[in-house]
Amino acid sequence: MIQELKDNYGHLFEDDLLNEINQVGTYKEVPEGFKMMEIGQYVRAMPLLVSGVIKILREDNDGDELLLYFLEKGDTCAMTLTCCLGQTKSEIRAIAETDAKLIMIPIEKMEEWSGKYKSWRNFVFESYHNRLNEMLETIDSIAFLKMDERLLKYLKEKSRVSEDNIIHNTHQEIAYELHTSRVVVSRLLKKLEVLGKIELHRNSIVLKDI
Amino acid sequence: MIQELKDNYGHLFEDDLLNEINQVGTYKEVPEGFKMMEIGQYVRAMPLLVSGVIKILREDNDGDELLLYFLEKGDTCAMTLTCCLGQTKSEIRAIAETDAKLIMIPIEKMEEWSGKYKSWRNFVFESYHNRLNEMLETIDSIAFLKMDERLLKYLKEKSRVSEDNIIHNTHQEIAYELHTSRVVVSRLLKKLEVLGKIELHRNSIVLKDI
DNA sequence: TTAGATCTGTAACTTTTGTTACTGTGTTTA
DNA sequence: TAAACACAGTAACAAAAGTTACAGATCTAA
Repeated sequence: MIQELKDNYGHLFEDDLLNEINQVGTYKEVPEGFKMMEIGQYVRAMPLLVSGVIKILREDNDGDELLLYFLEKGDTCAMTLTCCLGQTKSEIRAIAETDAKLIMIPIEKMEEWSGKYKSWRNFVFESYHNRLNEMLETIDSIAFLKMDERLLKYLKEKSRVSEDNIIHNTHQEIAYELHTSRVVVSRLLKKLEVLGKIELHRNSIVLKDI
Repeated sequence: MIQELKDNYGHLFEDDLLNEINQVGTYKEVPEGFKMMEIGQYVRAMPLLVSGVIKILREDNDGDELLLYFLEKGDTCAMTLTCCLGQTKSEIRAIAETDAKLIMIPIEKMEEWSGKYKSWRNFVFESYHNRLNEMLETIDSIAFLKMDERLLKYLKEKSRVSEDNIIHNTHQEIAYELHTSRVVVSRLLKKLEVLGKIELHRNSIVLKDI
């Protein structure tokens, strides 16, 4: 484990902390689609993402979803942080967008390290800051953009995190994550294809010219 | 200052920390409508809200606004926290919704106290947690509710924080904060009046039956 | 290989939201 | 007090998004 820890967090944490993480952390691999956290669930460990992408989703009363943002290499789940500390339930769902590798930290260590290591504190603060900014970005999209712009932004973001200019999703899956209907997604995607921005295939969308 | 500090933060912080706050903090009163922070501005102090309400707004490219949430007694601005630490610009605008009293903490102390006082760390973490949850609440409203439901929720929330069942705003002002148009607000308010939920007057709205 | 299931495209329609324009009424100020 | 302004109500229309329905294409499994 130590190598992947060093590669991804070596520049952030001092050696003492890295050693502690190495001792108490447990390495974990999860496959694409794996549900890592569910709404209403209590959290017992904090994940440090080593590779892969995790998508964070919100749910409404009817069970419909909305994509909030993606976590990437070097990120942690800010929601988890205070869920651990405050013993409250998760407000969000986390699902592996790609295969992912993580280091799980027992929550007891969080409080201890926060007092002991300045670099840990800064990491946690930084992490909160990033998540707040991602939430702001999400709010901007929902509140200020029309659905066609949101869709294009979604496709670009998805392409970026997966490092693939082909989106492997059905229109229905995209509709779920944008909280709209399949017909609307199909309609707008067709428009984007006519504009030459994408190419539509069964189960996949090729991004071009963006 | 010490009395208002004790009243609002005495149960949170140990005496040593309260004394330090008392020494380095500066007391400040701001009138309703005062712009406390602007987008793009750098932040040099962290506010502890002692009384009153602060509204936090986001702006789009056209300069149109959207209300994110209210800060109340005992709250602090989570955005400020990492803006201080990371020396980044503010992403939001903060305006006094009512007359407000604050204690301003120089940012140098934040890092120092984070290492020194467990209660300070917990306060900061708690604060982040609350703000994240408020952002989630905001996202829920925008993404999942129709405008009439959002409007009603807005009126209730505004009434709650101002401790007044009369909303002293024009339709235009409400439209700005919900990021819609005056005509839409007037239309929906009229519907709510017909339903007996509110009473419309010039420059004010009386909430009843809610 | 056939029957079913899944995925996409599209038409027709409804609902919601946004826009423009105009009115009357109350408020402020020159 | 008259003129200018701010506020609210409403009609008529336009645009965006959501809904229902159906058809053809492709995939999957019995």
